[in-house]
Amino acid sequence: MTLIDWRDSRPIYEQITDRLKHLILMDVIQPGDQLPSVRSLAMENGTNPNTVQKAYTELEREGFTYTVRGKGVFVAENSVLKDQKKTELVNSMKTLIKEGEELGIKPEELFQEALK
Amino acid sequence: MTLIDWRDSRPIYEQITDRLKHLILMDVIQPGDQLPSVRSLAMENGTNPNTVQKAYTELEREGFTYTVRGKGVFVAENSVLKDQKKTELVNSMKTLIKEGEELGIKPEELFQEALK
DNA sequence: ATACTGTACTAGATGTGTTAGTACAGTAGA
DNA sequence: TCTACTGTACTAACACATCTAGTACAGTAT
Repeated sequence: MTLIDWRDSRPIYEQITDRLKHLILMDVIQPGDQLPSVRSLAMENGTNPNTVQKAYTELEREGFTYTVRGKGVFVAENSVLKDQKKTELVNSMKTLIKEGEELGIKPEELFQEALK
Repeated sequence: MTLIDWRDSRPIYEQITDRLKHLILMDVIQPGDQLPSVRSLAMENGTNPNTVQKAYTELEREGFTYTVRGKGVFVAENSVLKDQKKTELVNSMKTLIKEGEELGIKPEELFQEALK
């Protein structure tokens, strides 16, 4: 499971978090599935276990996963998460629309352009 | 001209750049207008001239301003910049739409939600 | 007992952002 | 010409976040 793009300037732990979130929201990794151990994922990606740990901690904090000590990290039920994600997308789009309007671009025009 | 929000975790030079870009694109500061000197703007915002300088350099690099040595920094013609900005907005929206589709949300649905 | 899991902590290297200080070149006005 | 502004170009130092490295401990499964 390759999760790091070394040309990407963002922090490694952030990249790992984002990629895993994405995989979870798209059901590539499903509820109940176990994530790779911090050590194996670190080894596989040529990084440090602590960095992976930081990503896992963040995932749990946001409700994407839950931990069972001594066993591993597992994917949580994610229907609620999908609603959260949808809300985020809507808010992002609201911001875009607002910025466009400030430049005199109609929302509908922006949307149609984006569909091309 | 207050340009810094100290509660914002982003770099100061980036905040200054963004705010000025915004003011220029919205014609609050118009083509030909002179920007405050790096020293006065730094003084006014309680930061260092070098930090303002970094912001100004970035603005010029992106075509928002031009410099006359010994006189100051001036706002460039910005019709082209507005087209650039529009393209950016469209691309951002394309990304949003794609993300939504991956979660099974139709573009039209996302757009309508954002208009509310 | 052994080999896995996660967790916690310290220490150090590195890069970015920022401040501070100094210096120089061009412009404008008294 | 003198003075006070402009931008520009450096260096040095500090704070902070990120990341690496190493060690240690607790729980689980075989």
